Amino acid sequence: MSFWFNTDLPTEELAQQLLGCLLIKETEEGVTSGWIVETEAYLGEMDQAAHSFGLRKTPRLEAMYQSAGTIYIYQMHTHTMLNIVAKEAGDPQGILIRALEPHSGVELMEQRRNMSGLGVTSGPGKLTKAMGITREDYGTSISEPPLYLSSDQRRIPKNIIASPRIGIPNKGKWTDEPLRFTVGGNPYVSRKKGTVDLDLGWQ
DNA sequence: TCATTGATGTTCT
DNA sequence: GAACATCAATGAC
Repeated sequence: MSFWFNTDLPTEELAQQLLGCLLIKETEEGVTSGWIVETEAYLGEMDQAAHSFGLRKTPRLEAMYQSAGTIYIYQMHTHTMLNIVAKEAGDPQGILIRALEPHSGVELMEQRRNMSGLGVTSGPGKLTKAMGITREDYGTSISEPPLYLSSDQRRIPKNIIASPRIGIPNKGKWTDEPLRFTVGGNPYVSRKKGTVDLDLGWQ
């Protein structure tokens, strides 16, 4: 099976390659999918902002120590976050999926979010609710249903914008490190600033 | 067992 | 732009 990730690449490069991949979630209610337009890299052992900083290992972090492509789910403030493990087993680096451009199942996503428009998937907690992603998906593989990536329908970003990560103050240089990657000009990016391109930033 | 703390989102000003 | 809702994981005891 051909797949997107290559554990020889640095996590921050994998995070950029994820932009434009189609994420698909199958549920009993229906299938939803969307293109990834925003990611953040978490560099594990050396990254003070990562849960796995210093190779800390707790039951919650179990999936981070699995092999690349394992799904790590984290919940806070009643919100669920979706991460994908980026390196081989024992090297707890991961990529946070922060925003999607909806593709199919849009009505179902709007129904789950009880709203329509750009706000449906423009944030890490929002997209998981829109797609019905829960801790049930914890530890499963990103290459197998019900939650998986498609490389068939992938889009290529025209520009990739790097910027500091969101919501991690007081972490020294890691607060300012440009490990957040977005599709330039795409309106579904969270905390968007700047203009929106007519082609939404895709090639 | 209990207190603290967020990789956030919504709402109000 | 700032407050707060709201809860599970974590770590101290």
